[in-house]
Amino acid sequence: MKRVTIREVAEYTKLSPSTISNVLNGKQGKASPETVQKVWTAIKELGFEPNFVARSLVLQRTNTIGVIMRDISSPLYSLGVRGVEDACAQHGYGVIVGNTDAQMEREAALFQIYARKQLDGVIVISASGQVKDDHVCKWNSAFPVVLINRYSDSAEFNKILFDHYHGACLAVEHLFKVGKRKIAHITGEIAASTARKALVERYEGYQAALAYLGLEGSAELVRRGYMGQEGGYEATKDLLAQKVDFDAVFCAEDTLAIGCLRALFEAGLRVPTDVAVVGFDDSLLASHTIPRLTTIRIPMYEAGAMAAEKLINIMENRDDSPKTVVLPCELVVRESA
Amino acid sequence: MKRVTIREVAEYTKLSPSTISNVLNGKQGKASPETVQKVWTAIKELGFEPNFVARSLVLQRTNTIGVIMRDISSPLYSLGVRGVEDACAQHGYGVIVGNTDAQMEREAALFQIYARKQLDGVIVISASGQVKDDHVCKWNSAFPVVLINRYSDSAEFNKILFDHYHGACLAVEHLFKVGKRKIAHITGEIAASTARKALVERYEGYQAALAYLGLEGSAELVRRGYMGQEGGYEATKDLLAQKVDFDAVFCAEDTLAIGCLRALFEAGLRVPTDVAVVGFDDSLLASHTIPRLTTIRIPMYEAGAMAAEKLINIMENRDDSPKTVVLPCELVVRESA
DNA sequence: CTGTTAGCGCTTTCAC
DNA sequence: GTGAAAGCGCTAACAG
Repeated sequence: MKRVTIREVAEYTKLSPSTISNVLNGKQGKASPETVQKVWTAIKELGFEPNFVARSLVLQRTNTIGVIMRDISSPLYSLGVRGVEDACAQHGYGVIVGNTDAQMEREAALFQIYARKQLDGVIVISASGQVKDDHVCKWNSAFPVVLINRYSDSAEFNKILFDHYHGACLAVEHLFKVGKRKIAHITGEIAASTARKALVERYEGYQAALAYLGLEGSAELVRRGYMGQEGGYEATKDLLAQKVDFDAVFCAEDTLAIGCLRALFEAGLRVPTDVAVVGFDDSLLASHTIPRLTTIRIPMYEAGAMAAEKLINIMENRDDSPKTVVLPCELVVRESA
Repeated sequence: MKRVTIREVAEYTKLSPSTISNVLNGKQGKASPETVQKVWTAIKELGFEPNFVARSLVLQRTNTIGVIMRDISSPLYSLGVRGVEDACAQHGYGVIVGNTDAQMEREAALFQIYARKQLDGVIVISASGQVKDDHVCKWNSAFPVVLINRYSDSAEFNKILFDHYHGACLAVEHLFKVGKRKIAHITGEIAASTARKALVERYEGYQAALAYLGLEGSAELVRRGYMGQEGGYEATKDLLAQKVDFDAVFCAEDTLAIGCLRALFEAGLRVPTDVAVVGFDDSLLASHTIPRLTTIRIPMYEAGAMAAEKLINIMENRDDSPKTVVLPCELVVRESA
């Protein structure tokens, strides 16, 4: 199918290309009603579709933004992408996605490709495990960038963060409210690395809440360095084996909580009667466990949508005051606590 | 940051734009080694990045494809997108995504936008609930399209399908092998609509396998019209309430299976000893249930990758023989059966 | 209100 | 081996 151009529409209507362009872009008062009418019917008859590539070349903008993340097949990230997509669709922007698998070189390569593609902006969802801002910095002059859940020392970047600290407090407070007093905590590797910052915040929130509530924390109540369902299982087994006295466990991730649930189940303990458990993330899994998992929701969809709105505001030169936005996490009460 | 153009590189090196273009595109024998050298260093020094939009305009291709689906935040779809993305990245293509929420108008709109953006091809992952091929047809002349898990009466389209029928057979056979003989089936609304075709195939596979194994099926063993975890729960409750004699249940979706597991658990029945259950999809959920769910995996990642490869083959005019590819589903044995 | 002209940044004949 | 010129399809002054 031969593409029909604006020029052909012009010839067909015996008008000039600029006039066609004007009615196409709804320029007010630049064409008489009859002309407008004539042009539109011609467009329909010829089956004309504007060529965005040509338009982009002259307008210097593509109406497309890029989203860089670790892995789009991760439910949490894909939820963020959906948020971005919805906001973008509303404003007439397209979304192009790229996965890094936590490799910084991939991230750098994507930035370069996006610059060459002349994307109007980029959103990064905590993409590389090992965070390095060089790429962001380097390309930040080519297009605006907004970061989601990515820690960086520089205050220069636009970012959306989650309040993991407060989320952890919510979890502990809830456990307290349902009568639990000996609250354990299972978490991952807590390193100084900014990549694991979220877990650090959750841990600190846990400690702070205990203190605030007048509960005594102790080293034996916390289990660090565990990952995934297996990790949660092992950690709980360990807690049990060591005869630690606990009536609740706050897991820093839902997957840990699921393993925990399993270990508790095998030990013949009842949830939440004997021991209550709350997770973190509100992954899809949470509403499907037995019992259903009480957890802390990370508003990733909202973050994606906000990031996109923010980006669009910047791109369209509307002032967008705060560089950093911190989104609250939210307690989702189900059955496990 | 002012973008530097190929023209500036030309002036800087005292060469012509065409020469710069030639070395940029590695045209053999179109530039002397010294020239090539000089150009590259100039490019580096000036920080030149080629403008893909301009290139796309003259080359008439954008090196970008579109993926249209119902909802990218669905784990299964996002897995497919990941497959597409990986294959595309390997061949230097970008991926732009769009959600339809099963609304045909959205699908039509996306096709139009993609045509205007001059995308080189489009992949549709069973996008609209109510399938209508008009859009595909209409735009198929603008760019090649490949369909994933989408049924259409037309044999004209390139498509990747899953063998749901055989997957169901695998499930039933497995149940048979572990000694079960009274196999129930919980499924969704089985209508004639092509949209629900997958469930029909699974149902037919179930029936066929029973027959093949010499087991007797009966109407009371199958429960139709249930959806999601709640549905699986209700259906199983119903099976129990009606005192249907069964020792296994094959659920047409993992979510149904999870509800089933819950009902069984509440009824004090042991899985898989008393009743075994197998699901379908191998969603993330499957490996996190208690007991872990035995299920049928749909190779969505592979389908995405294959669809992308196929599309690229077509776009680059390599012959790509079979229009339709049917991918086998795979039994994943865990604990529930 | 409408048309003419000149690019946007790149690739590509076709001379030299 | 290198350069000049034309043009991809569209928009944006600027005239008329």
